[in-house]
Amino acid sequence: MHDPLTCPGCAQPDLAFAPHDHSRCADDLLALAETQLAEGGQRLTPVRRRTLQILLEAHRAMGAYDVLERLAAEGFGHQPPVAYRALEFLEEHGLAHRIRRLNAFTACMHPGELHAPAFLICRVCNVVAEAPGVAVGLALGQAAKKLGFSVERTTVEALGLCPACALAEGPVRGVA
Amino acid sequence: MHDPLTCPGCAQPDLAFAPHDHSRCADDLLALAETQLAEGGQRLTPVRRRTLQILLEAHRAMGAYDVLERLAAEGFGHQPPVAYRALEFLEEHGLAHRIRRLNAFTACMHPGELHAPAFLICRVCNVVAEAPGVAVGLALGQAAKKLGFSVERTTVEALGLCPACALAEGPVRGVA
DNA sequence: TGTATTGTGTTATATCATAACATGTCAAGG
DNA sequence: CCTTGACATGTTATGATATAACACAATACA
Repeated sequence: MHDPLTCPGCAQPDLAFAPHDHSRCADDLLALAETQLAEGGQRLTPVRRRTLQILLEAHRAMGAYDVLERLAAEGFGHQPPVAYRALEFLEEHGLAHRIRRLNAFTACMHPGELHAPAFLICRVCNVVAEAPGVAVGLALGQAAKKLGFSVERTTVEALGLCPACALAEGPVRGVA
Repeated sequence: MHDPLTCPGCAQPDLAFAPHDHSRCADDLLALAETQLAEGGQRLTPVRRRTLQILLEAHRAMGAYDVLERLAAEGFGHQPPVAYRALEFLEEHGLAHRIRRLNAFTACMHPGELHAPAFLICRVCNVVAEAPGVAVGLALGQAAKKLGFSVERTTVEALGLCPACALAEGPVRGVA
């Protein structure tokens, strides 16, 4: 068990914002990533592996420079491209996502599954949850089709209040 | 009439990517903005007005620094906050949108209407069209609700190929 | 007219991202 | 084995985007 505020977006949507044990998430997903890449003839090199691990362990969105700092502290390169390249590689292969509203990156919680990721970002605690976005992706694809536009990648992000912060903030109406 | 590549996103979705006369778009929308703000007790000051006009005239997504350059050339301030403040004001009041994938801003093509904007961005010509995003917004809201998350603002962007570029690129299979 | 609020402009700096190039690693073919 | 080519890593340097903090001006309104 752990602090729900620092652990959003685990594979089970129902638990995304709820407290749960995710000690296994990182290990499982790392192994899965390795398998998946190997099948595609891609290499999960040390920097890439460690970068993914960092994202998985942090279990929240991290800026490229935050990741870089950790990489550097562990003997990898100290310059931005080191982090950006690893993060971009992970993103291209569906192992991580970029959260544009936060200029940040987060590990993908269910790689391999074909998915149009949709993110829920709490404006108070900054926690990011990956919501099932199939319906959203479909709706977007249809709207695009009507205009003759063919969709290749999507960015779907919602800013709002997570359950925990809604509880903490909502009742503060009459501060009295 | 004008070049469709430089004129996406007009109010009529069907024409978003098609050639059409939009000389009136800017004037109409500017007037509409003024009315709307006045009703809300907000002021469309010179910088803000000119900023909106610039976006409307450009009729494409512009970076804050591009807008700033134009503002500066016309006697307004020369520093980034000048542009960012105006752009943020417009965004807050639904008169402009931020395109996160491009780090750019674009005028809203149908302000006032309650809408969860969805943008279609052509990866070749960078044209941005504002697609009707109600269905998308609904789908997103529902997915969020299941997780107890309340949505306040959304970012929905699709990267892909616009009709014109699809034509130009698709057939280039056998370059021969 | 005085006073509070909002808006504009400035300086300075923070934050995010990429171009260009040198070096290193590794596997496949000679 | 050793060359060669592709890919990966690391560096320097710079570019691009964005905001904090403060001074002053305009406006609204008591």
